[in-house]
Amino acid sequence: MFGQVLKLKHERVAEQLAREIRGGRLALGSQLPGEHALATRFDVSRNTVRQALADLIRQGLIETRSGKGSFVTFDGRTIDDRLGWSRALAEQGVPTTVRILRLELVHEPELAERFDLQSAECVAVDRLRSLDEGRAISIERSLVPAVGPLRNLPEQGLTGSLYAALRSAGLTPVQGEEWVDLSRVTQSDAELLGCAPGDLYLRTQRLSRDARGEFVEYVESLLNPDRFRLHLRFGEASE
Amino acid sequence: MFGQVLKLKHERVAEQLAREIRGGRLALGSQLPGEHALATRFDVSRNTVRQALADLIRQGLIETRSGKGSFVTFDGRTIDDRLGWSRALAEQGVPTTVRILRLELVHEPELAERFDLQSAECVAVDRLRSLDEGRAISIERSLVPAVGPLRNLPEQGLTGSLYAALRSAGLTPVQGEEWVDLSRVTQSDAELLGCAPGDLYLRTQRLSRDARGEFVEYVESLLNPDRFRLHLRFGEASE
DNA sequence: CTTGAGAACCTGTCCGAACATGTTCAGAAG
DNA sequence: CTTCTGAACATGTTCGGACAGGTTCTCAAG
Repeated sequence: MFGQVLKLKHERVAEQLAREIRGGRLALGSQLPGEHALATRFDVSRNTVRQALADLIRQGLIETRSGKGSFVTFDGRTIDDRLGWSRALAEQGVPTTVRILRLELVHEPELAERFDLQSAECVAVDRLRSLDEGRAISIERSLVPAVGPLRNLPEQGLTGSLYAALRSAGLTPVQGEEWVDLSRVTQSDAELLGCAPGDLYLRTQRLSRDARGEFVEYVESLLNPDRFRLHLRFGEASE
Repeated sequence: MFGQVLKLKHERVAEQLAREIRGGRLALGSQLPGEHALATRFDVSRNTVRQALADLIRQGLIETRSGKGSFVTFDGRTIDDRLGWSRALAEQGVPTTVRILRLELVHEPELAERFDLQSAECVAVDRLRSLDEGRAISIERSLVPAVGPLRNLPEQGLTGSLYAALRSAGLTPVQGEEWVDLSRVTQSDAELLGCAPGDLYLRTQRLSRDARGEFVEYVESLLNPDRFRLHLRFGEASE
């Protein structure tokens, strides 16, 4: 199920600090305790604390300045929907709950044509994401190939995350394309999202393939622009 | 000035190994010496070697498998072409003209603080892009470091593209971050864009750095969502 | 010949320590 | 009052060591 145990110490430390940041106990701009203090508090070495802080930096939650300290850069409002495929989607932002709107086998000849897929048989997974307080903030409609264990998703239901299901089916997204534009919310989507029809939402469309170029996922998301911000890291330092 | 010495040991190690990989002395698929061997060869600790290897992994040059070793994954092509890059695509084939709104030396201590820049002295270049029929569709505000020939931009004017000017100043963007969200157009921007104040526009903010991590450009764009769509290609096939 | 125990490699994680360098500020020197 | 200096404390880098766990091969037992 959920709540997989983090065995790695630096992951546990990072996880705990991330909770405090996202939960608002560590506000935007506030300074974290020093590395020595954190090492004492979590009963780990400073190196382990530094590794945890490096994780938080990668997630964009904090930044650290030499000689000064580490400071929260997370504004508590927006959720980074990372275009960078390498980011684990587990490190999503604010606590949210997801409701499955649809989970069924479908035929998508149009998609198969457009992206040159081997088969038009897909599993459709539509999800409505809400803040824990209840407000809906996004709709995510995924199409994944109906192969292997994924074929049984409609009967068995989706227990963990969709990405976990894809992984256990041997599908790991490592390349693809993504488009971002603005879209007006339809009448039916507006009812789900609790907004007015015609409201402007961020729309992202992403096609993912694995290392061999096989189709992994096509997902179209409608994101509340007050809650989501897209974040992309590109290139590499030569260092 | 140029050719800055890499003082950090793990950078020197990574640099040397990267040279051997890119130079072909370490071929695609071949195994690197073990971490202990590298530590002995470079006369550093294994931790330092591991830090260097982590850099190479991030650059996509190698991958390491637990219990087996590190293997070259670089296929010999130039690395500069494999940037994941998001680009605002103007409607293909629609000619646009650009008007320079501002071109001057400015002081940006806030930007320098936020992104840890060496100097707060920048050249500001604001541009208004319009369809040839006249309608304005975007505002792009750039800040580039006031170094070398760029310093003279305000007096000499911008003849070619800003990208060309950066290149001739030795600044080539190869890494960075980009954010995308929605923004309401201010009163003054609305006049420039010929839209109503408060209209929703796509806003992108991009910070670019060169291979050494030096600041190259910070650009904030306001894009008419009817005219622009963002497109990103990410990842790479394994072959 | 097949199998399995184990040696001998490898990388992964974590520790405590040392020293370098950046930042701040109180207090001495001018 | 202004300026400089140094203590105090922050992060940055590197070290050597320890142990866990994955991988491969050898070689003895069956």
